[in-house]
Amino acid sequence: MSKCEQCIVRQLNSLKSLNKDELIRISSCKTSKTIKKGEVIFEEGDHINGVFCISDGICKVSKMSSNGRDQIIHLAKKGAILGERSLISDEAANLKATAINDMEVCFIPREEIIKDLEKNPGFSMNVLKDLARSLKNVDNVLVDMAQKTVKQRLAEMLLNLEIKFGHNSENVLNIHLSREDIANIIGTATESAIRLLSEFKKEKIILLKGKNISLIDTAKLKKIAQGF
Amino acid sequence: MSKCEQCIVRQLNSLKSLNKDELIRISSCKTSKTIKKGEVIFEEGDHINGVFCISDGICKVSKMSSNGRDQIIHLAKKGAILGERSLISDEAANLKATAINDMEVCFIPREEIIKDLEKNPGFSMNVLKDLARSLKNVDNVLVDMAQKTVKQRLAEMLLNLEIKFGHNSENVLNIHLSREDIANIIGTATESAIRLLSEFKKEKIILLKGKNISLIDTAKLKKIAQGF
DNA sequence: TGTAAAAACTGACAATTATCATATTATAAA
DNA sequence: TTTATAATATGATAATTGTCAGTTTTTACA
Repeated sequence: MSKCEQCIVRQLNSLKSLNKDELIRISSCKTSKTIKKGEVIFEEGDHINGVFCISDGICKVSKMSSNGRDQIIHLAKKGAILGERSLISDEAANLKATAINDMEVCFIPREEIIKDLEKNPGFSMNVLKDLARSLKNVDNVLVDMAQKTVKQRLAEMLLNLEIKFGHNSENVLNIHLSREDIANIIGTATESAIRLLSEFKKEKIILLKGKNISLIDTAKLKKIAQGF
Repeated sequence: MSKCEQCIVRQLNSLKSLNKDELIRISSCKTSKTIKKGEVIFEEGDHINGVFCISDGICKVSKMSSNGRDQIIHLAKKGAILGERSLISDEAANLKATAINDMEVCFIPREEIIKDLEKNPGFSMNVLKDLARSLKNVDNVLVDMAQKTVKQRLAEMLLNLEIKFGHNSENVLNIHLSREDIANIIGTATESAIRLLSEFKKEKIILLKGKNISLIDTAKLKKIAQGF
């Protein structure tokens, strides 16, 4: 099993502020696992008792609404840490995490993280910053969800996917989402999402080939996202 | 000016974990001010350089959407701290805070809070818990906003107002919101909010007298909120 | 107290979005 | 490959919500 001290992934998150001794201690008690596409990492209500550090792959973090539909709150990629909030509140998970493609994650038990939070102010400051960043982000998503039309939100989401995941040499976004996932990100019915994607395609704003999406006219997308 | 050491409000928030010396230091550099109903405490983009501790009154915390409508993210009452997120991220405010009735707030400069965050692990743990609580809350609001109808959201909001602000001896909610504010909380047009409130009134679920709202049939409201 | 301005309300209609039904295409398993 | 299954797509329609226009009521203040 690879060692935390040598893992470059931790440079991407709050673990980067841990010193060598702390990393060695964490390394000795962490567990790595492979998660297949579609598998659930944790569910709402689970007592996860630790955090997951994503070393590879992408997962969706979602919550079931009382009317039975799943809302995707965000997408987590390599370097992201899952379960931080539950760990701090010492509560069961409020969200569900599901792999969108094959993943590699490390699990670090709760006590180890708590130790470092208490002893290493730099680390707890970084965790604070992580939460602050998440909070700002959800606030912004909330405003869009409340005030923008489905079409605006779809345009916005496509632009965000481009920023977060980029595209390959053929301009295809480096993330493959089902139409249902797309609908669950922007908070609409699957049919509506499909219809709007087709509309964007017809207007040559994007290119669609199965789950491959290419943004052609990002300027137009930006305009749509802002309501023009 | 009253002293932090003797202030009972701090028992309601993360400042409760500060010791006497820390409180005396903060007390000596804090400033208190009265804010009139309708006045803005800070705006999006302001460099607030500190946090506000609400000792009395209620304010709305909102963000302007790119289509020009204000979305209220949450309501803050006595004991709440404003500006924590911006302080931690060391960024300009992402949100705007506006008094919805006359308020008393104390302002504590950034450096003082930072000092305590670095030195007092109990305090930084409490701030972490504050942010974690906020994060969980917005996540839940986001799901409702994305998946529920306006009617469901209105019912939900009324129940939340009851929980957070309670009611007086005549069963009138202890918070007075304009119809526009109500609309901006649930993310709809003012007219739609008014129409649904009238509908609830006609069905004897609530009582309306100007800005006075009384919940009559909370069981029914709960059913509506869950989509029945 | 009177009056102007703002807030609350109502109606009519248009636009958006959801739902249901069904067809087509892609994917995975035998 | 063949076939079953799931995912995607499209049409028709209903329900929800927004917009605009105008009225009534309330509030603030001279």
